[in-house]
Amino acid sequence: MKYIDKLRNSGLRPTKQRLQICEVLFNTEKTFHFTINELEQKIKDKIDNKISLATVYNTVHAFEKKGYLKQIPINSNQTYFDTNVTDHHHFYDLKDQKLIDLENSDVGPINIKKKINGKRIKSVEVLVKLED
Amino acid sequence: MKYIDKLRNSGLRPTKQRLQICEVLFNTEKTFHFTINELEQKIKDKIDNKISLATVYNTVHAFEKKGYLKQIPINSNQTYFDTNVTDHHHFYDLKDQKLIDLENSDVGPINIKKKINGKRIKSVEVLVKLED
DNA sequence: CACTTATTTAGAACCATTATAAACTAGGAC
DNA sequence: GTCCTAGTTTATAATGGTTCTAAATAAGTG
Ligand SMILES: [Mn+2]
Ligand SMILES: [Mn+2]
Ligand SMILES: [Zn+2]
Ligand SMILES: [Zn+2]
Repeated sequence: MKYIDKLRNSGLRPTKQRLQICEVLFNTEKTFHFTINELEQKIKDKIDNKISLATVYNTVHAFEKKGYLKQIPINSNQTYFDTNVTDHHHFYDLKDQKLIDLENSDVGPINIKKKINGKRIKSVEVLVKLED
Repeated sequence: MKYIDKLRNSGLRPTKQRLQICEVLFNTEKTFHFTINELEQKIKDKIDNKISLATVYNTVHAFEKKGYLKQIPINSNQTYFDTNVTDHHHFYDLKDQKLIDLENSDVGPINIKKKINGKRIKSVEVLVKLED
C-alpha cells in the first residue's frame, strides 16, 4: 500500500486506523480543509469499522507533527486543519465558515521588513475574511 | 468622564463595570493584546471592586461588536483580542506565545487578485510566525 | 514463538466559553 | 422624587472541543 512507507519513514507504525485515515485525508484529487468533527464524519462515511475519537485526534496530531497536515489559524471554536501543506493563504467566508485556498500568485510576494532580534520567520500566512 | 459618551453613542449604558473595563483597556499609552484571563488579572490589579467573569466576557464581546476591540486569529486554546483596531498585522512568537504588532509599512501593500462572486473582502490579516 | 514498545480505546477530566435566570440598575416618563 | 421597563450584572450551571488515563490490543524484532 502506498501509505505504509510514508508512515514507516516517519517512524509511525502503519496501523489499520492510520492507513484508513490516510485514505480519507490524502487519497483525493484536491486538498481540503477540515475540523476533527468533519473528519470523523468522513471516516464514518468511507470505512466500515469504527475508529475512536481519541485515535482521530492522536493521528491528526501525529500527522501534523510530521508535516503531513497543518493547522490554520482562525477564530473558531474548532481547530481547522489543511491537507495542503504547501505555503499558501486563505479566504475565510465568515457566513459559511468555509476556507478557500489562495495561491501565492493570487496574493503576490509578501516582504516582511521588520526584524526581531534572535527570531526567524517560520511562516507567513494571510487570512482574507469575506462577507456578503 | 471620557468613556461615558463613547458608550452612550454606541447604545451601551455606561455602567460602573464597563467604565472600569474601559479604563483598563483604553486608558493606556500603547495598545495591547490580551486574553480574557489576562484581562481579568489586569482588572483585579487596577480596581478594588470585583467584576464577574461573565461581565468581562459580555463586555469584551460588546466592545468587539462595536468595533472597539478585535479578535486576532491564532492557534491557541484562548482567544486573543487587540485594543489596536486599525488594520495591521502580527508577529506571533511561538515560544513565548506573544503577539507583536507589525505596521502596514512593515509588510507593504497586499493585493488580493482572486475574487469570489458575491463576496466582499472585509479584512486582510497577515500572521508571521516566529521561531528561535 | 516471546518480548518490548507503540497504538488504540472508552471514558473521564479539563477548561475556555456560553447560557441561565434571578437580582440589580440606568434612564425615561410622570 | 416615584414608577416602570429594558438593559446589565452576577453566580452558577451547562456546553463542547480537546486532552488525559490506564487498560487492552497490535506491531515489530529476534
Ligand atoms: Mn476540531
Ligand atoms: Mn480568552
Ligand atoms: Zn488551504
Ligand atoms: Zn495588534
